[in-house]
Amino acid sequence: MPRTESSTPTVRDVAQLAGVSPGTVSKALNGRGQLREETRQRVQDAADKLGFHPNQLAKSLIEGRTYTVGVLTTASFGRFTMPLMTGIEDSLGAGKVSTLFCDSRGDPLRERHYLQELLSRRVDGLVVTGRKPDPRHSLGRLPIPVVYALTQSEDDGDLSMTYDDRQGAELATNHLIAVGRKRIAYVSGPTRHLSTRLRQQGTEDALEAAGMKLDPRDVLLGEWSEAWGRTAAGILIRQAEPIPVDGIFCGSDQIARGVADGLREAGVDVPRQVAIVGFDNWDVMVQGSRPPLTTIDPNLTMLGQLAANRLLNAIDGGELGSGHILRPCDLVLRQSSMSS
Amino acid sequence: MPRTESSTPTVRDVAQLAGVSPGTVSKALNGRGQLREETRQRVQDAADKLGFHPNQLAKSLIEGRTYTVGVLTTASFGRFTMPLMTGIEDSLGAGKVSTLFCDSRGDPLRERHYLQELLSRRVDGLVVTGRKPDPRHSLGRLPIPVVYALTQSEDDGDLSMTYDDRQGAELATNHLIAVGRKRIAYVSGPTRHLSTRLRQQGTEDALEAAGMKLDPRDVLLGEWSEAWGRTAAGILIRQAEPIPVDGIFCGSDQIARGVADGLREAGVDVPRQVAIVGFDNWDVMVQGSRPPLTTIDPNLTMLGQLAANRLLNAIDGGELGSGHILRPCDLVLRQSSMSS
DNA sequence: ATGAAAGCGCTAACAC
DNA sequence: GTGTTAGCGCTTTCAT
Repeated sequence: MPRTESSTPTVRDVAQLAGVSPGTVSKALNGRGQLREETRQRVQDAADKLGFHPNQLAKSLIEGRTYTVGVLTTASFGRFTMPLMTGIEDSLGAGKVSTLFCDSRGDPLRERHYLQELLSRRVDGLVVTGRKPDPRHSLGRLPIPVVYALTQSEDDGDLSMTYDDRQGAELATNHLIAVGRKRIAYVSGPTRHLSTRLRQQGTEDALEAAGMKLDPRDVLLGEWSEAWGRTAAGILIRQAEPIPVDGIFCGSDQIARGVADGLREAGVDVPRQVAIVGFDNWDVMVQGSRPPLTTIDPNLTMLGQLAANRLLNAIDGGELGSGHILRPCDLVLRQSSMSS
Repeated sequence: MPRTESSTPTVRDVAQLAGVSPGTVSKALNGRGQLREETRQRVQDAADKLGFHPNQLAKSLIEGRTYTVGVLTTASFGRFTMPLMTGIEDSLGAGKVSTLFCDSRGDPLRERHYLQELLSRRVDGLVVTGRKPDPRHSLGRLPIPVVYALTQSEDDGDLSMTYDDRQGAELATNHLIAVGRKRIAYVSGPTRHLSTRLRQQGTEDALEAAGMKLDPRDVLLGEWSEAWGRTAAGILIRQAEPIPVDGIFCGSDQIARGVADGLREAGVDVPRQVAIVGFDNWDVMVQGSRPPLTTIDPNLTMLGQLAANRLLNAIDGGELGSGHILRPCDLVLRQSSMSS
């Protein structure tokens, strides 16, 4: 087993090989200063020959910037944080900055530890993320800019970015109204989740704007599961007075899929008799459902991109801003709400 | 908007406040050298007061170690890489090392770029991961240890770790045999995927060992989707000669779920008439299925832990090793294969 | 027990 | 044009 390379080459090694001084190597490789083209080339060749990569640590030490941002997540790599991460990486990667990941698994102690770690590593900024439906405690005043994404800091001095649950629900409900549904139900997760309540609010607002209202019997709150969706479908079918439910907005695609299954198996045609709209645009659920689900896309990847962009801007000296930014959701049309 | 902290304090600031020299601060804070307890305390107090965090960059520059490893992934945060990441983070975090994430999105150019980047940042080691079912090109000889996880380098001098598709398939098939199934089918993804072929091999091996064999008509290769599972179920039902298929090993939980749905809707009882085993142990599929799926767990989190541990060991001067390590899968029992 | 000085790898300011 | 020097923040001999 051959030993690892004879230790990493430095500017001095390159300088020696090219027969110049370290300072000249720096200038040559970074295209600064006035150098003879021939010299620049000679240095470049020497660097290539040695496989020289400038030590970013040394550079950072001088520049006072590491071109690194930390991502502190509470929800271990979940299915919601995933697309967010992708978005964050998109923007950061384009800005030539790398991403240091830390997963606190929701443990505050671990979080503190990671925060120290990231500060010691002198990250240029921080993205705090997680799937806490309710506001989380602030990290407090830090020497670097911080943006909370897909989670909300309880401190209004911080910048938080989430998607707009209420607007998403309005979008869904308005769509159901637009396709002529007269009695619309809302099936969702546990009341204790803020999302559940916000989406109900949006549903009610949209209905009210259309001169309709949400019958309390048509609000079914349970779990974020397919099984609950199937159960709820059964309940709704039995409530046909004065008119049958013909439109259902579900708080998640999982629930929506369960509802679709429940209805189909009870002989109810979707979307003809009942139109369904889900939430999340989670590919597996949306495509696996029969019929495929019309749903609300929270645009998580874009949220990640925006958060990262805000951060990059602040790192470059721009104003970070503060408060809670709500990004709009999109409606994605598929067969569960429209006759094909 | 209050300005950011009056620039980060350094050892010199602490030294000045404590009325000692920088060298003493270093010793005090790191518990090295012979210091008077009173001095040590004074320094500590000063550090606390200033909110001093030693600059890890400077430390790394000296030590020649960054306590950072790079994770180079081709498959952008996918559902397979996710648990792997979790495992990697588990081990690395415990070893006090941070994780620098880079997602090449399968673009070789981007991969090269990230590799340079990581080397410049002087990561102590590298995990290369992705969901390439077939061997990938090697990164070549690097000054740091590299382990390929959930992907295989085509160079045998590299260390690759994946789970054992064949063994997993054997586990599944043996289970079906054990619960008394006499005609076992294999429904899976595209032939071009190595996994598809390996799992078929495992199925055949297990059957052969039991004195049975795989009827060519019972090998149904299509896509990794629920829809394909339903289609396949329909096909298998029609092949009742000489005896009906009574056990199905599916190449993925998605397929298995589709098969379960297809069978149920055709009036076939699972598991009484037909037992089903899936692959992946993907919670959403496994739990969403009716009945819940018996499946093969590739233990991805553990794979990540092991890969990271090997890497840490090599970083600490241990032998990295080489070749292709196959980690065993586990069988997870649920209702789709056993009468409750 | 503590301070002074050198140096990790690099760049920038100033000589020549 | 190119070399020399100083210094980023820290640790570590080596004096004292």
